[in-house]
Amino acid sequence: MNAPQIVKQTRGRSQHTSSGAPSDERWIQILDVSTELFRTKGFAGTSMRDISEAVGLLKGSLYYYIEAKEDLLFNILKGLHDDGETIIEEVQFGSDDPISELRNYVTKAVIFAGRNAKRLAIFLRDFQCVPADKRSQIISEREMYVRTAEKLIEEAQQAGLSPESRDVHTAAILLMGAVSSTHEWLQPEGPRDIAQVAAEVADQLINGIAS
Amino acid sequence: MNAPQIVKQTRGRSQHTSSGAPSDERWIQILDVSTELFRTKGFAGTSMRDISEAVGLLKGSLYYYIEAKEDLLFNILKGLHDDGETIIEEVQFGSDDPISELRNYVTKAVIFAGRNAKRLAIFLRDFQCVPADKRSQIISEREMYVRTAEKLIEEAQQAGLSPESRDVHTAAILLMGAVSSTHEWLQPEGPRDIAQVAAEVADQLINGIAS
DNA sequence: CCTACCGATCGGTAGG
DNA sequence: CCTACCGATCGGTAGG
Repeated sequence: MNAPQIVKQTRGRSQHTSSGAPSDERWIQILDVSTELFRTKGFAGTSMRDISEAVGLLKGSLYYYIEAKEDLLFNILKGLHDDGETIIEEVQFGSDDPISELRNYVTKAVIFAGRNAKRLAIFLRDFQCVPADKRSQIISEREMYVRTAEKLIEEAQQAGLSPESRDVHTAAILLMGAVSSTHEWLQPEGPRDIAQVAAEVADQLINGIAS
Repeated sequence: MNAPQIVKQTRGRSQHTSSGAPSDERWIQILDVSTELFRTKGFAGTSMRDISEAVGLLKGSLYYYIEAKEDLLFNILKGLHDDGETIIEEVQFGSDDPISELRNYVTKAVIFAGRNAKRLAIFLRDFQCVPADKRSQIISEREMYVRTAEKLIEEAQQAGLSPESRDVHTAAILLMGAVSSTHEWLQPEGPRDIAQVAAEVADQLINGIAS
């Protein structure tokens, strides 16, 4: 599978028996199957029947777990958002070596993109399918990531480690666009160690800024 | 609108009157409207009724121009492919300055991405919705672009202009991923000259490789 | 290009 | 979680 799916979301269902809610497994399975299908066929291109059959239920039974199809998408993307937030939180601003800080940040982001390739693809493709009133709970991650990069690039410029001629916003959005595009070809289970590939990627991208 | 739509595609309709086929305009309008809707709502999320109403026809009337919904997608993406092919054809291999050649290539590709942002977004999102037997006519562009970058990077390495430690394929796919991601924020009609922004983008990306 | 229509499938619900 | 069902909409067609 692809990426951890921590639960604890509202699903309008009450835990019934003792000793570990039994159908949490079902819920996780539903999310995993939905993730796989949304990635390959897109949100609009995936029917509730597609999902239910892959899970082994009847279509209507899915509504025991959700209220609407969009709930599946929301839960998948909320999980991605929550798992990714750590990366930004770990960034140290005001370091004396902002370039190293930026390199660490990019490296982590690339590894994250590789490990969460499916959910990231769904985010990039179908975020707009999340009902408008729920979108703010998945605050458009891209902007946060870009803003973080902007701050570090600014610090690098002020430290004389990056040419001030370069437009910070352009540099940052290009950088993060490159980072998120890696999900399309990174293979976390592939022959090459993902941490090593990520370091290589970060190196190339940071070189472009630091020179 | 966004990008030129040269026609001359099969559409199962015969020119009737003299002096310039009158409903070629309609056909172009249909493609333009489809491009706009496919970009914002996705191929699967756009209905034939959405398109027909935006054009000002009834749904069934669209089938005077096409045989299936997929024909619209195919024509849009075939047009993108044809328009983009020039960029690769203009690349000079075996130059004595492969880095400059790579910079020119990347600059052109970025400008193209900006000018064809809508169609590129559709390509990246819904290429897989093109019927399998027609996909080869839009030979997965990405691969051609990546291969072209690979060749130029190899030449740069052999000329001692890029460290040989760097994996060529990784460098090339990262580079082209960054290039194609620019369609999301480039504004060809915006305040800044797109050629200038493209040069800036190319500079940053090439710096990462040449260093 | 419209009229009038097709079967299939869509997301979703009531009631158990 | 199943049974049985809903109205709405889907892509597409015949015939003019």
